[in-house]
Amino acid sequence: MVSPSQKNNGNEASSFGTQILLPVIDYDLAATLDSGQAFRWQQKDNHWQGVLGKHFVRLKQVEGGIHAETVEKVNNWYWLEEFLQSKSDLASILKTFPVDDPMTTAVANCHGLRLLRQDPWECLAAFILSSTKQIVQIRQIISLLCRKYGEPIMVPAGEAPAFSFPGPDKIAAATEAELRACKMGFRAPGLLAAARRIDGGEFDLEALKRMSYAEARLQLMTLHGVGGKIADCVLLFAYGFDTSFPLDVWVKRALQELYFPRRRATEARLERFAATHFGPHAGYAQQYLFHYVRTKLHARIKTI
DNA sequence: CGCCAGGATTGAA
DNA sequence: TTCAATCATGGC
Repeated sequence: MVSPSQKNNGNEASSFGTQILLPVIDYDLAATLDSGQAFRWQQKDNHWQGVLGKHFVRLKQVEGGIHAETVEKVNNWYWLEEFLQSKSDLASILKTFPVDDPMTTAVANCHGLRLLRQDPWECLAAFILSSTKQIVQIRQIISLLCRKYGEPIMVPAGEAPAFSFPGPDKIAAATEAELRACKMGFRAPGLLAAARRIDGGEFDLEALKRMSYAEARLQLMTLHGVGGKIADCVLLFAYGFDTSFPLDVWVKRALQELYFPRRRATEARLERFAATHFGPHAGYAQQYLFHYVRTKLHARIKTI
């Protein structure tokens, strides 16, 4: 047993404390953790590491499943299974996709891509910060934010210090200028206002779980800095509203190129198509299309 | 409607 | 080597 006070610079343990093998079938861990859903995972050698709640977590894809290690002792791994959605039945989800060439190609391109189930506040904050930023910058902002406002957590020997994601109370107590120092620019007032509404009990993230997709989306969009796209990301990645179909520039290009190659589709047309064509797990379909354009069509499609 | 507000990275000039 | 474009929200 390693206590946090054992070393004066904080939080370095001599080794991992507990481990588990989560059995999974058809799960591409790398593609999933690096697919623009979550911004705090990094690849190191042959594994991935990140922070979930107060845990430093190391994950490795192995035969038959995902091997997980934490520094601090874990008895119940539900939180990790929930985050990874390791018990979701991907095959039955894939069966609901429309049978057309673009979907077939996108699925074939990345067998085992999954949707994660993230903490609502962390996901909301991350996507408020994502607005008009690219993934590298989002990661940088979040890293600065966690270092400044998060709690230090135990890491294995030799690892850089790691921090929990700061709760709404921590952000609510900050000033806009302090937040701007984390390089988030004009997103600072939006994040601050969201944190204060949530911390003050005026905005209830839990209540969204009991709403319909449409209601929850409208509710999220009352937050400054949350438009339709960001609301859809949060509803899909944190709440599991599988019909949510975030329409970002890449997915719009994918739909235009793959489904309307001969004629220019209007914004409204693309939105209507996205909402009607992809079935009950449209969000999964979106993730496969997104991954496909990012990895395969990138160079060709961007001139459209 | 068009522009602007951070800014790391990419790719064109 | 410069330098414009990327990203998507809200205010003007």
